[in-house]
Amino acid sequence: MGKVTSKRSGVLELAVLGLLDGSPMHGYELRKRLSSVLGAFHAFSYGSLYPCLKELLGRGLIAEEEADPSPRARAGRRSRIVYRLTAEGKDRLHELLSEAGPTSWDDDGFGVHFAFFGQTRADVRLRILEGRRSRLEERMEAVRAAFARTRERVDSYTLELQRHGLESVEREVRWLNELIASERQRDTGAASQPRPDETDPGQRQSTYKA
Amino acid sequence: MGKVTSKRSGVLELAVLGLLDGSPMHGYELRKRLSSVLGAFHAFSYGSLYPCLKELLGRGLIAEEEADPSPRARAGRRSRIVYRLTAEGKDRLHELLSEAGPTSWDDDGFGVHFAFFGQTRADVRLRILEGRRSRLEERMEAVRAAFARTRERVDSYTLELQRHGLESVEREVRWLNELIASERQRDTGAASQPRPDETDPGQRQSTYKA
DNA sequence: GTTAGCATGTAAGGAGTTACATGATTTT
DNA sequence: AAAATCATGTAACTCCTTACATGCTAAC
Repeated sequence: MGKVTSKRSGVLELAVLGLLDGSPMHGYELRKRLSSVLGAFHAFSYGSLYPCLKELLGRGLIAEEEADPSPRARAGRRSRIVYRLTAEGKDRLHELLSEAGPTSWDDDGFGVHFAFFGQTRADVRLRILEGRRSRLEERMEAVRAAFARTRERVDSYTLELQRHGLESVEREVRWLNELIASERQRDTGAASQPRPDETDPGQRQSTYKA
Repeated sequence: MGKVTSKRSGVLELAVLGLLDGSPMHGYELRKRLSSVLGAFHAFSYGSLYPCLKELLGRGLIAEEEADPSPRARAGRRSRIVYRLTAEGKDRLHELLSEAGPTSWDDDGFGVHFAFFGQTRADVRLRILEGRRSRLEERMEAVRAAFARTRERVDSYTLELQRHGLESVEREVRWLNELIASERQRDTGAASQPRPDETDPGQRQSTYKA
Protein backbone atom coordinates (compact mmCIF):
# COMPACT_ATOMS: atom_id res chain seq x y z
CA MET A 1 0.00 0.00 0.00
CA GLY A 2 2.32 2.76 1.12
CA LYS A 3 5.29 1.44 -0.77
CA VAL A 4 6.95 4.58 -2.05
CA THR A 5 9.40 3.12 -4.53
CA SER A 6 12.36 0.82 -4.17
CA LYS A 7 14.48 0.74 -1.05
CA ARG A 8 17.69 2.26 -2.43
CA SER A 9 19.88 0.08 -0.25
CA GLY A 10 20.46 0.53 3.40
CA VAL A 11 24.05 1.52 2.89
CA LEU A 12 23.59 4.60 0.77
CA GLU A 13 20.65 5.75 2.87
CA LEU A 14 22.68 5.54 6.06
CA ALA A 15 25.67 7.24 4.48
CA VAL A 16 23.62 10.14 3.15
CA LEU A 17 21.66 10.66 6.36
CA GLY A 18 24.83 10.41 8.39
CA LEU A 19 26.70 12.94 6.31
CA LEU A 20 23.80 15.38 6.22
CA ASP A 21 23.55 15.11 10.00
CA GLY A 22 26.99 16.66 10.12
CA SER A 23 26.01 19.59 7.99
CA PRO A 24 23.70 20.39 5.07
CA MET A 25 25.19 19.76 1.66
CA HIS A 26 24.37 19.51 -2.02
CA GLY A 27 24.65 16.28 -3.99
CA TYR A 28 27.94 16.93 -5.70
CA GLU A 29 29.68 17.64 -2.42
CA LEU A 30 27.97 14.66 -0.83
CA ARG A 31 29.44 12.38 -3.41
CA LYS A 32 32.96 13.60 -2.78
CA ARG A 33 32.54 13.02 0.93
CA LEU A 34 31.21 9.55 0.26
CA SER A 35 34.27 8.65 -1.75
CA SER A 36 36.58 9.94 0.90
CA VAL A 37 34.76 8.44 3.88
CA LEU A 38 34.24 5.05 2.30
CA GLY A 39 37.57 5.50 0.61
CA ALA A 40 38.99 2.14 -0.20
CA PHE A 41 35.70 0.41 0.56
CA HIS A 42 33.28 1.66 -2.05
CA ALA A 43 32.25 4.56 -4.23
CA PHE A 44 28.83 5.54 -5.48
CA SER A 45 28.00 7.20 -8.75
CA TYR A 46 25.57 10.05 -9.36
CA GLY A 47 23.24 7.58 -10.97
CA SER A 48 22.54 6.11 -7.56
CA LEU A 49 23.07 9.18 -5.41
CA TYR A 50 20.59 11.59 -7.00
CA PRO A 51 17.73 9.09 -7.17
CA CYS A 52 18.44 8.28 -3.55
CA LEU A 53 18.20 11.95 -2.58
CA LYS A 54 14.91 12.20 -4.41
CA GLU A 55 13.52 9.23 -2.59
CA LEU A 56 14.66 10.47 0.82
CA LEU A 57 13.05 13.80 -0.02
CA GLY A 58 9.81 11.98 -0.87
CA ARG A 59 9.94 10.12 2.40
CA GLY A 60 10.37 13.37 4.27
CA LEU A 61 13.73 12.39 5.75
CA ILE A 62 15.55 15.28 4.13
CA ALA A 63 14.44 18.69 2.90
CA GLU A 64 15.76 21.40 0.63
CA GLU A 65 17.45 24.29 2.39
CA GLU A 66 15.78 27.68 2.11
CA ALA A 67 18.76 29.80 3.01
CA ASP A 68 21.21 31.47 0.66
CA PRO A 69 23.96 32.45 3.11
CA SER A 70 26.01 34.24 0.49
CA PRO A 71 23.99 35.97 -2.25
CA ARG A 72 25.43 33.89 -5.07
CA ALA A 73 22.18 32.76 -6.60
CA ARG A 74 21.29 35.84 -8.60
CA ALA A 75 17.60 35.60 -9.33
CA GLY A 76 14.90 32.98 -8.98
CA ARG A 77 16.61 29.69 -9.73
CA ARG A 78 19.52 28.47 -7.67
CA SER A 79 21.72 25.91 -9.30
CA ARG A 80 22.78 24.11 -6.18
CA ILE A 81 20.19 22.26 -4.15
CA VAL A 82 21.29 22.03 -0.56
CA TYR A 83 19.70 19.32 1.54
CA ARG A 84 19.33 19.16 5.29
CA LEU A 85 18.15 16.44 7.65
CA THR A 86 14.58 16.73 8.96
CA ALA A 87 13.41 15.59 12.40
CA GLU A 88 12.09 12.38 10.82
CA GLY A 89 15.44 11.97 9.14
CA LYS A 90 17.22 12.17 12.46
CA ASP A 91 14.91 9.52 13.88
CA ARG A 92 15.55 7.27 10.94
CA LEU A 93 19.29 7.83 11.26
CA HIS A 94 19.24 6.81 14.91
CA GLU A 95 17.19 3.77 14.00
CA LEU A 96 19.70 2.72 11.37
CA LEU A 97 22.59 3.38 13.73
CA SER A 98 21.04 1.01 16.28
CA GLU A 99 20.89 -1.90 13.88
CA ALA A 100 23.70 -4.41 14.16
CA GLY A 101 22.54 -6.89 11.53
CA PRO A 102 24.35 -8.76 8.76
CA THR A 103 24.34 -5.66 6.56
CA SER A 104 26.66 -3.98 9.04
CA TRP A 105 29.15 -6.83 8.66
CA ASP A 106 29.70 -7.02 4.95
CA ASP A 107 32.35 -4.95 3.21
CA ASP A 108 30.23 -1.97 2.24
CA GLY A 109 27.99 -1.91 5.27
CA PHE A 110 30.77 -2.15 7.81
CA GLY A 111 32.66 0.81 6.41
CA VAL A 112 29.63 3.06 6.55
CA HIS A 113 28.57 1.95 10.01
CA PHE A 114 32.10 2.40 11.30
CA ALA A 115 32.35 5.88 9.86
CA PHE A 116 29.47 6.95 12.11
CA PHE A 117 30.57 5.11 15.23
CA GLY A 118 30.85 8.48 16.93
CA GLN A 119 27.05 8.63 16.85
CA THR A 120 26.54 4.95 17.67
CA ARG A 121 25.80 3.43 21.07
CA ALA A 122 28.72 1.62 22.69
CA ASP A 123 26.96 -1.74 22.83
CA VAL A 124 26.03 -1.54 19.15
CA ARG A 125 29.59 -0.62 18.25
CA LEU A 126 30.84 -3.73 19.99
CA ARG A 127 28.25 -5.97 18.35
CA ILE A 128 29.19 -4.67 14.91
CA LEU A 129 32.91 -5.07 15.48
CA GLU A 130 32.42 -8.61 16.77
CA GLY A 131 30.04 -9.48 13.97
CA ARG A 132 32.52 -8.25 11.41
CA ARG A 133 35.24 -10.28 13.06
CA SER A 134 33.19 -13.50 13.01
CA ARG A 135 32.37 -12.93 9.39
CA LEU A 136 36.05 -12.59 8.51
CA GLU A 137 37.02 -15.58 10.61
CA GLU A 138 34.45 -17.74 8.84
CA ARG A 139 35.87 -16.66 5.52
CA MET A 140 39.40 -17.43 6.64
CA GLU A 141 38.41 -20.89 7.79
CA ALA A 142 36.79 -21.64 4.44
CA VAL A 143 39.85 -20.47 2.54
CA ARG A 144 42.23 -22.34 4.83
CA ALA A 145 40.21 -25.53 4.44
CA ALA A 146 40.27 -25.28 0.66
CA PHE A 147 43.93 -24.35 0.90
CA ALA A 148 44.70 -27.61 2.69
CA ARG A 149 42.60 -29.67 0.29
CA THR A 150 44.14 -28.36 -2.93
CA ARG A 151 47.59 -27.20 -1.85
CA GLU A 152 49.52 -29.57 -4.09
CA ARG A 153 47.55 -29.05 -7.26
CA VAL A 154 47.58 -25.30 -7.76
CA ASP A 155 50.25 -23.24 -9.47
CA SER A 156 52.30 -20.68 -7.62
CA TYR A 157 50.30 -17.67 -8.75
CA THR A 158 47.08 -19.05 -7.35
CA LEU A 159 48.91 -19.91 -4.19
CA GLU A 160 50.37 -16.43 -3.93
CA LEU A 161 46.92 -14.93 -4.41
CA GLN A 162 45.45 -17.04 -1.64
CA ARG A 163 48.38 -16.24 0.63
CA HIS A 164 48.02 -12.51 0.09
CA GLY A 165 44.25 -12.65 0.53
CA LEU A 166 44.56 -14.57 3.73
CA GLU A 167 47.18 -12.19 5.07
CA SER A 168 44.97 -9.19 4.32
CA VAL A 169 42.08 -10.70 6.19
CA GLU A 170 44.31 -11.66 9.10
CA ARG A 171 45.48 -8.09 9.23
CA GLU A 172 41.94 -6.77 9.43
CA VAL A 173 41.14 -9.24 12.20
CA ARG A 174 44.10 -7.98 14.22
CA TRP A 175 42.89 -4.44 13.67
CA LEU A 176 39.42 -5.41 14.87
CA ASN A 177 40.90 -7.11 17.93
CA GLU A 178 42.64 -3.90 18.89
CA LEU A 179 39.46 -1.91 18.36
CA ILE A 180 37.41 -4.36 20.39
CA ALA A 181 39.91 -4.33 23.23
CA SER A 182 39.89 -0.57 23.15
CA GLU A 183 36.09 -0.49 23.25
CA ARG A 184 35.98 -2.88 26.21
CA GLN A 185 38.45 -0.74 28.08
CA ARG A 186 36.37 2.37 27.93
CA ASP A 187 33.28 0.36 28.87
CA THR A 188 34.75 -0.78 32.17
CA GLY A 189 35.06 2.20 34.42
CA ALA A 190 31.74 3.64 33.34
CA ALA A 191 29.05 1.17 34.43
CA SER A 192 27.04 -0.27 31.54
CA GLN A 193 24.55 2.48 30.98
CA PRO A 194 21.45 1.41 29.04
CA ARG A 195 21.78 4.20 26.54
CA PRO A 196 24.81 6.45 26.95
CA ASP A 197 24.37 8.16 23.57
CA GLU A 198 27.73 9.79 23.90
CA THR A 199 28.21 12.77 21.69
CA ASP A 200 31.89 12.91 22.53
CA PRO A 201 33.04 14.97 19.58
CA GLY A 202 36.63 14.15 18.89
CA GLN A 203 37.94 13.60 22.38
CA ARG A 204 39.26 10.15 21.69
CA GLN A 205 42.57 10.10 19.90
CA SER A 206 43.59 6.78 18.46
CA THR A 207 44.67 4.50 21.24
CA TYR A 208 44.67 1.73 18.66
CA LYS A 209 47.82 2.08 16.73
CA ALA A 210 49.74 5.20 17.64
CA MET B 1 21.09 -11.24 -34.51
CA GLY B 2 23.00 -14.07 -32.95
CA LYS B 3 22.75 -12.49 -29.51
CA VAL B 4 22.23 -15.49 -27.26
CA THR B 5 21.29 -13.78 -24.04
CA SER B 6 22.99 -11.33 -21.73
CA LYS B 7 26.72 -11.29 -21.20
CA ARG B 8 26.92 -12.83 -17.72
CA SER B 9 29.91 -10.73 -16.77
CA GLY B 10 33.42 -11.21 -18.00
CA VAL B 11 34.68 -12.18 -14.59
CA LEU B 12 32.58 -15.26 -14.04
CA GLU B 13 33.10 -16.37 -17.62
CA LEU B 14 36.87 -16.19 -17.30
CA ALA B 15 36.84 -17.91 -13.93
CA VAL B 16 34.69 -20.79 -15.16
CA LEU B 17 36.64 -21.31 -18.37
CA GLY B 18 39.92 -21.08 -16.49
CA LEU B 19 38.91 -23.63 -13.89
CA LEU B 20 37.47 -26.04 -16.45
CA ASP B 21 40.71 -25.77 -18.40
CA GLY B 22 42.40 -27.35 -15.42
CA SER B 23 40.03 -30.28 -15.30
CA PRO B 24 36.37 -31.03 -16.02
CA MET B 25 34.00 -30.39 -13.14
CA HIS B 26 30.37 -30.11 -12.19
CA GLY B 27 28.78 -26.90 -11.00
CA TYR B 28 28.78 -27.56 -7.30
CA GLU B 29 32.49 -28.30 -7.25
CA LEU B 30 33.14 -25.32 -9.49
CA ARG B 31 31.54 -23.04 -6.99
CA LYS B 32 33.72 -24.28 -4.16
CA ARG B 33 36.82 -23.73 -6.23
CA LEU B 34 35.63 -20.25 -7.07
CA SER B 35 35.25 -19.37 -3.41
CA SER B 36 38.66 -20.68 -2.58
CA VAL B 37 40.49 -19.18 -5.55
CA LEU B 38 38.87 -15.78 -5.27
CA GLY B 39 38.87 -16.24 -1.53
CA ALA B 40 38.84 -12.87 0.10
CA PHE B 41 38.02 -11.13 -3.16
CA HIS B 42 34.60 -12.37 -4.12
CA ALA B 43 32.17 -15.28 -4.03
CA PHE B 44 29.47 -16.21 -6.50
CA SER B 45 26.15 -17.86 -5.74
CA TYR B 46 24.48 -20.67 -7.66
CA GLY B 47 21.97 -18.16 -8.94
CA SER B 48 24.68 -16.70 -11.12
CA LEU B 49 26.82 -19.76 -11.68
CA TYR B 50 24.27 -22.14 -13.18
CA PRO B 51 22.81 -19.61 -15.61
CA CYS B 52 26.36 -18.84 -16.65
CA LEU B 53 27.09 -22.51 -17.33
CA LYS B 54 23.95 -22.73 -19.40
CA GLU B 55 24.94 -19.76 -21.46
CA LEU B 56 28.48 -21.01 -22.02
CA LEU B 57 26.98 -24.33 -23.10
CA GLY B 58 24.72 -22.49 -25.54
CA ARG B 59 27.72 -20.63 -26.92
CA GLY B 60 29.54 -23.90 -27.43
CA LEU B 61 32.41 -22.95 -25.14
CA ILE B 62 31.82 -25.84 -22.79
CA ALA B 63 30.16 -29.24 -23.23
CA GLU B 64 28.73 -31.96 -21.02
CA GLU B 65 31.05 -34.87 -20.37
CA GLU B 66 29.97 -38.21 -21.77
CA ALA B 67 32.11 -40.40 -19.57
CA ASP B 68 31.11 -42.03 -16.32
CA PRO B 69 34.55 -43.13 -15.08
CA SER B 70 33.16 -44.92 -12.06
CA PRO B 71 29.76 -46.52 -12.56
CA ARG B 72 28.06 -44.41 -9.97
CA ALA B 73 25.12 -43.24 -12.01
CA ARG B 74 22.90 -46.30 -11.83
CA ALA B 75 20.46 -46.02 -14.67
CA GLY B 76 19.55 -43.42 -17.26
CA ARG B 77 19.73 -40.08 -15.44
CA ARG B 78 22.96 -38.93 -13.86
CA SER B 79 22.61 -36.39 -11.14
CA ARG B 80 25.91 -34.66 -11.67
CA ILE B 81 26.54 -32.82 -14.90
CA VAL B 82 30.24 -32.63 -15.59
CA TYR B 83 31.37 -29.91 -17.93
CA ARG B 84 34.54 -29.78 -20.00
CA LEU B 85 36.12 -27.06 -22.12
CA THR B 86 35.63 -27.31 -25.89
CA ALA B 87 38.15 -26.17 -28.49
CA GLU B 88 36.16 -22.97 -28.92
CA GLY B 89 36.23 -22.57 -25.16
CA LYS B 90 40.01 -22.81 -25.12
CA ASP B 91 40.20 -20.14 -27.82
CA ARG B 92 37.91 -17.88 -25.89
CA LEU B 93 39.91 -18.47 -22.72
CA HIS B 94 43.14 -17.47 -24.42
CA GLU B 95 41.41 -14.43 -25.82
CA LEU B 96 40.23 -13.38 -22.37
CA LEU B 97 43.66 -14.07 -20.90
CA SER B 98 45.22 -11.70 -23.43
CA GLU B 99 43.05 -8.79 -22.44
CA ALA B 100 44.58 -6.29 -20.07
CA GLY B 101 41.72 -3.81 -19.90
CA PRO B 102 40.09 -1.94 -17.02
CA THR B 103 38.10 -5.02 -16.01
CA SER B 104 41.35 -6.73 -15.09
CA TRP B 105 42.18 -3.90 -12.70
CA ASP B 106 39.13 -3.70 -10.49
CA ASP B 107 38.82 -5.77 -7.35
CA ASP B 108 36.99 -8.75 -8.80
CA GLY B 109 38.62 -8.82 -12.17
CA PHE B 110 42.15 -8.56 -10.88
CA GLY B 111 41.78 -11.53 -8.57
CA VAL B 112 40.51 -13.79 -11.34
CA HIS B 113 43.10 -12.68 -13.86
CA PHE B 114 45.87 -13.12 -11.33
CA ALA B 115 44.68 -16.62 -10.46
CA PHE B 116 45.34 -17.67 -14.03
CA PHE B 117 48.64 -15.86 -14.49
CA GLY B 118 50.24 -19.23 -15.04
CA GLN B 119 48.43 -19.37 -18.38
CA THR B 120 48.96 -15.68 -19.17
CA ARG B 121 51.65 -14.18 -21.38
CA ALA B 122 54.43 -12.40 -19.53
CA ASP B 123 53.76 -9.02 -21.17
CA VAL B 124 50.07 -9.19 -20.30
CA ARG B 125 50.88 -10.12 -16.72
CA LEU B 126 53.02 -7.02 -16.42
CA ARG B 127 50.39 -4.76 -17.96
CA ILE B 128 47.76 -6.06 -15.55
CA LEU B 129 49.98 -5.67 -12.50
CA GLU B 130 50.90 -2.14 -13.51
CA GLY B 131 47.32 -1.26 -14.34
CA ARG B 132 46.19 -2.48 -10.97
CA ARG B 133 48.90 -0.45 -9.30
CA SER B 134 47.92 2.76 -11.10
CA ARG B 135 44.33 2.20 -10.17
CA LEU B 136 45.23 1.83 -6.50
CA GLU B 137 47.55 4.83 -6.60
CA GLU B 138 44.80 7.00 -8.06
CA ARG B 139 42.52 5.92 -5.28
CA MET B 140 45.13 6.68 -2.66
CA GLU B 141 45.71 10.14 -4.05
CA ALA B 142 42.00 10.89 -3.96
CA VAL B 143 41.69 9.73 -0.38
CA ARG B 144 44.82 11.58 0.69
CA ALA B 145 43.56 14.77 -0.92
CA ALA B 146 40.24 14.53 0.88
CA PHE B 147 42.13 13.61 4.02
CA ALA B 148 44.09 16.83 3.89
CA ARG B 149 40.99 18.92 3.16
CA THR B 150 38.85 17.61 6.02
CA ARG B 151 41.38 16.41 8.58
CA GLU B 152 40.32 18.78 11.32
CA ARG B 153 36.60 18.31 11.02
CA VAL B 154 36.12 14.58 11.25
CA ASP B 155 35.79 12.48 14.39
CA SER B 156 38.38 9.91 15.35
CA TYR B 157 36.44 6.91 14.08
CA THR B 158 36.20 8.30 10.56
CA LEU B 159 39.86 9.15 10.75
CA GLU B 160 40.75 5.68 11.93
CA LEU B 161 38.74 4.17 9.07
CA GLN B 162 40.54 6.29 6.50
CA ARG B 163 43.87 5.47 8.06
CA HIS B 164 43.21 1.76 7.99
CA GLY B 165 41.88 1.88 4.44
CA LEU B 166 44.88 3.80 3.25
CA GLU B 167 47.26 1.42 4.96
CA SER B 168 45.58 -1.57 3.33
CA VAL B 169 45.93 -0.05 -0.10
CA GLU B 170 49.55 0.90 0.57
CA ARG B 171 50.19 -2.70 1.53
CA GLU B 172 48.75 -3.99 -1.70
CA VAL B 173 50.84 -1.52 -3.67
CA ARG B 174 53.99 -2.78 -1.97
CA TRP B 175 52.92 -6.32 -2.81
CA LEU B 176 52.41 -5.34 -6.43
CA ASN B 177 55.81 -3.67 -6.51
CA GLU B 178 57.46 -6.88 -5.43
CA LEU B 179 55.52 -8.86 -8.01
CA ILE B 180 56.39 -6.42 -10.76
CA ALA B 181 60.07 -6.46 -9.85
CA SER B 182 59.98 -10.22 -9.83
CA GLU B 183 58.32 -10.30 -13.24
CA ARG B 184 60.89 -7.93 -14.70
CA GLN B 185 63.69 -10.06 -13.36
CA ARG B 186 62.56 -13.21 -15.08
CA ASP B 187 61.97 -11.26 -18.28
CA THR B 188 65.58 -10.15 -18.52
CA GLY B 189 67.72 -13.17 -19.24
CA ALA B 190 65.20 -14.78 -21.54
CA ALA B 191 64.80 -12.51 -24.56
CA SER B 192 61.29 -11.21 -25.06
CA GLN B 193 59.66 -14.13 -26.79
CA PRO B 194 56.50 -13.21 -28.67
CA ARG B 195 54.44 -15.89 -26.97
CA PRO B 196 56.28 -17.94 -24.34
CA ASP B 197 53.12 -19.61 -22.99
CA GLU B 198 55.06 -21.09 -20.14
CA THR B 199 53.34 -24.01 -18.49
CA ASP B 200 55.83 -24.00 -15.65
CA PRO B 201 53.81 -25.97 -13.13
CA GLY B 202 54.91 -24.95 -9.69
CA GLN B 203 58.59 -24.31 -10.29
CA ARG B 204 58.49 -20.82 -9.04
CA GLN B 205 58.40 -20.59 -5.27
CA SER B 206 57.53 -17.22 -3.87
CA THR B 207 60.50 -14.97 -4.22
CA TYR B 208 58.17 -12.17 -3.16
CA LYS B 209 57.76 -12.60 0.51
CA ALA B 210 59.51 -15.72 1.73
C1' DG C 1 33.70 34.00 -25.65
C1' DT C 2 35.15 29.56 -25.05
C1' DT C 3 37.00 25.79 -22.58
C1' DA C 4 36.93 23.39 -18.16
C1' DG C 5 34.76 22.02 -14.26
C1' DC C 6 30.64 22.36 -11.22
C1' DA C 7 26.00 20.60 -10.66
C1' DT C 8 21.87 17.98 -11.52
C1' DG C 9 19.37 14.58 -13.54
C1' DT C 10 17.36 10.18 -16.27
C1' DA C 11 16.74 5.84 -19.03
C1' DA C 12 18.32 1.49 -20.01
C1' DG C 13 20.29 -2.23 -18.55
C1' DG C 14 23.99 -5.07 -16.41
C1' DA C 15 25.23 -8.12 -12.60
C1' DG C 16 24.27 -10.91 -9.11
C1' DT C 17 21.50 -12.23 -4.75
C1' DT C 18 17.70 -14.33 -2.16
C1' DA C 19 14.41 -17.45 -1.75
C1' DC C 20 12.34 -21.04 -3.39
C1' DA C 21 11.70 -25.72 -5.52
C1' DT C 22 13.27 -30.31 -6.37
C1' DG C 23 15.64 -34.57 -6.52
C1' DA C 24 19.85 -37.75 -5.59
C1' DT C 25 23.21 -39.68 -2.44
C1' DT C 26 25.30 -40.60 1.73
C1' DT C 27 25.32 -41.02 6.64
C1' DT C 28 23.27 -42.19 11.00
C1' DA D 1 13.94 -44.63 6.83
C1' DA D 2 15.22 -40.02 8.49
C1' DA D 3 18.48 -36.46 8.33
C1' DA D 4 22.15 -34.27 6.25
C1' DT D 5 24.41 -32.80 2.39
C1' DC D 6 25.20 -32.94 -2.43
C1' DA D 7 23.47 -31.10 -6.68
C1' DT D 8 20.80 -28.50 -9.92
C1' DG D 9 17.84 -25.04 -11.28
C1' DT D 10 14.54 -20.66 -11.67
C1' DA D 11 11.93 -16.24 -10.86
C1' DA D 12 11.67 -12.11 -8.74
C1' DC D 13 13.97 -8.58 -7.24
C1' DT D 14 17.74 -5.30 -5.54
C1' DC D 15 21.06 -2.33 -6.42
C1' DC D 16 24.09 0.15 -8.88
C1' DT D 17 26.53 1.68 -13.30
C1' DT D 18 27.02 3.59 -17.87
C1' DA D 19 25.92 6.76 -21.02
C1' DC D 20 23.57 10.40 -22.10
C1' DA D 21 21.47 15.13 -21.65
C1' DT D 22 21.51 19.71 -19.82
C1' DG D 23 22.66 24.16 -17.87
C1' DC D 24 25.47 27.14 -14.78
C1' DT D 25 29.83 29.34 -13.36
C1' DA D 26 34.62 30.39 -13.29
C1' DA D 27 39.01 30.93 -15.55
C1' DC D 28 41.83 31.98 -19.49
